[in-house]
Amino acid sequence: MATDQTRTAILIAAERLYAERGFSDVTLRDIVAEANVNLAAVNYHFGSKDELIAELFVTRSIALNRERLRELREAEDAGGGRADISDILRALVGPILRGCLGPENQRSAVAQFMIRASIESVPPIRRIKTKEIDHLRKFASAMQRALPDSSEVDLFWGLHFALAMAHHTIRESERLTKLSDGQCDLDDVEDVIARVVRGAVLGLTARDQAAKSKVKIAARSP
Amino acid sequence: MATDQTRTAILIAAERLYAERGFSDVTLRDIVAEANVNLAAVNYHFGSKDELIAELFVTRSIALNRERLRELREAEDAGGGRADISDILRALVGPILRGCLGPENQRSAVAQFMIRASIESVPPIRRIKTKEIDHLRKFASAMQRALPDSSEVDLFWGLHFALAMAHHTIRESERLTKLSDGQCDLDDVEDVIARVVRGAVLGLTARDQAAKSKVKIAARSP
DNA sequence: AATAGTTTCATACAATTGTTTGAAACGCAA
DNA sequence: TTGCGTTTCAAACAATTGTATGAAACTATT
Repeated sequence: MATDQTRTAILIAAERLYAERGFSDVTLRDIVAEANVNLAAVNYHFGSKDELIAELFVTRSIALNRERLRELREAEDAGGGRADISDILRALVGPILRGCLGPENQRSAVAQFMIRASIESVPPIRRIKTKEIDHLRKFASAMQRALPDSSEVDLFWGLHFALAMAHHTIRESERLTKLSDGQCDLDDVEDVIARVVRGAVLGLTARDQAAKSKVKIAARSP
Repeated sequence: MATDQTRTAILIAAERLYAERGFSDVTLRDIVAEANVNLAAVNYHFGSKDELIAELFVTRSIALNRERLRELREAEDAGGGRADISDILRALVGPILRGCLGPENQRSAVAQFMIRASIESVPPIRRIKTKEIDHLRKFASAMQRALPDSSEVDLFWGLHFALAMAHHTIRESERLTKLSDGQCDLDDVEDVIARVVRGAVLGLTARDQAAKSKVKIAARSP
């Protein structure tokens, strides 16, 4: 048994490096240097570089999804089986945003790694990614229970846009800061979450007010 | 002059391949094979691989931004100098969505290349990317004119979220299709644009109705 | 036709990549 | 200690990468 020191050292180093530099420019030699282990250790313990990445991704996926589902259940329990739509979406985007934003020192490599994984679609991950859809479906049906009058299509779009805002905020946080001259405070994670959730919920619930507001739906065809 | 046949052949091939496979797994040899030119041609005509990518990115950036600004101006002219917020956002996200979605055969390599460039942040592009902020600022100030009562911060967030929804829709179109069992029709580009714009506009204008709706802003601190 | 400049080409180069190898070091039961 | 399975290590390997070279093929001016 022996606690597999080098194995976990490799995992930690790989996650850290992948999280901050992306998959494409982190080599095995970078990883083993960071982990202070021998080059051959990766192949010995994981078989190949791809299997290392795959194991990382699977492990972290499970952890993230578990946290999201935990928050979803919590919200549903609090509402007696039917969660508020805001709370559902908060359970969806909260964990990843909390992991990737906020003061630099308390960001988790896990969350940042997952973002990288969702951006740079490297083969070993692409192969696994199908399962994520099953996970999202659970949120879709929770949303359906929260907003029984909404059409399924609209719910899917709402779910999709919530993830869009969350991920894009993480990926482009630097640009938003620059664009706004620092006015948009990305360290206030709960405010960011609230904005994302609010944006998504509005899109889902403001149907009735659409006519009242000045929103002009594009004329489809001339 | 001689029309620089091989030069443009390389540009076209590179753009096509980068657009569909990403930067990280397209080699110079892939490009020259696709372009039917000699391997050394890239270095002869562009100096290096990075310079090829940079030239592509600069050219395409300019083209995309020009189209966006053209539509913005058009909207502003139609409104006598003050464009509707929906039209501003449509000018922002329309061109890239039209280029990347819709029936496969009519997608433009240009738009898809730009999305790749915004995803895989490869060094030569990262160096240039600062200029994009100036471009976005023009949209920010147009939005300010359209919604003079909104706070600057909210406008920046709205702009940011509009881009978020557009880009994420392009990147994850396949997943959304699967998740919704094909119910979300990503070939109906104008519908997608309308949804993105509507979502962003709601976030920007629904402030007053916020109390009325069931949106619950997260309690910041206990 | 002869020449000078440009472009193409096959080939080679040096560097980097993931992976393999076989011996050494280690842990631990007999 | 002996022996055996596991783990580590330095070194090498084969493949792939971007780039450089120098001769050949072209183009166009004289």
